[in-house]
Amino acid sequence: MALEHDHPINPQRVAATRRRVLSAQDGEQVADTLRLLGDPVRARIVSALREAGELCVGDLALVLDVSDSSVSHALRLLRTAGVVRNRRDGRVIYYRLAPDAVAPRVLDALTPPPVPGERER
Amino acid sequence: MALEHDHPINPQRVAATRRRVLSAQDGEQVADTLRLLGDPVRARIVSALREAGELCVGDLALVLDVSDSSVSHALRLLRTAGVVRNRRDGRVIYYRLAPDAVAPRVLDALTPPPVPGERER
DNA sequence: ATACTATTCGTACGGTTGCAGAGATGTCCA
DNA sequence: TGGACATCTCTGCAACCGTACGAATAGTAT
Repeated sequence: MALEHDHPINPQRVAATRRRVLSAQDGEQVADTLRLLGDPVRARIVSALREAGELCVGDLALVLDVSDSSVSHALRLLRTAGVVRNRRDGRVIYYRLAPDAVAPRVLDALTPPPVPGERER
Repeated sequence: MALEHDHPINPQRVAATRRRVLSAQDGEQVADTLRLLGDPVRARIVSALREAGELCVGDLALVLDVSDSSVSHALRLLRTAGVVRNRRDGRVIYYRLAPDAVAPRVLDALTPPPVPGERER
């Protein structure tokens, strides 16, 4: 029951990977972003804004067939995270994707490994 | 208190977007994948496997500086979702990324809009 | 028997959503 | 103009549910 052993099976691979792996801190940030988009409503809001350019809360709710409240809650999180921006036009508030909605680092974390020939070291 | 109104502010934009937006069903799938990777341990496991090629549970725990239990829990989810695969070598089980770890559709959902000139319609 | 990993169980935590009410803005009409 | 009313959106609250993680136990191979 070595639930907490301390000597690697492959020491050099561990050491090499340790240096290049996403740090705990960066891992948090990447995970935060992915978790934010890991909700059907929020993911579909991003999709809708990508297609429409900009939409107001009520129309987003109609497009997605969910409640205004749910959309509003979701938009607040997206706005706080800088994924979307808004502009007011009378009593209507239009939302659009921020230019750099998803940080490149996040996409890097999802794309396949560099080259299927080089490995450790 | 129109928390559930029924006529769009921009009917044609709503109709057009409705047709192209991520469906509720696809939205679920995309969100599932993103939520799966939206955890620091799991995101860093993917990162580590991307760098190292393959690693066993214990070494992954050392690389990430988390408990074996946590890694094992995380790997089960990743394995079930088809993100990683494993091979047994004696009593050690090595994990590696699946070829199509992250579905292209998921990446599409994150990449910026097509062209910053065309909009609706 | 030992080493490595998987599973089960319990628990604590956080997140999503609906509801109700408040804020903000525009419209209408005397 | 002023003031009521309608429309759109936001927020706080609470309930419900899922999920992550540790501990203990079981499985698998040498």
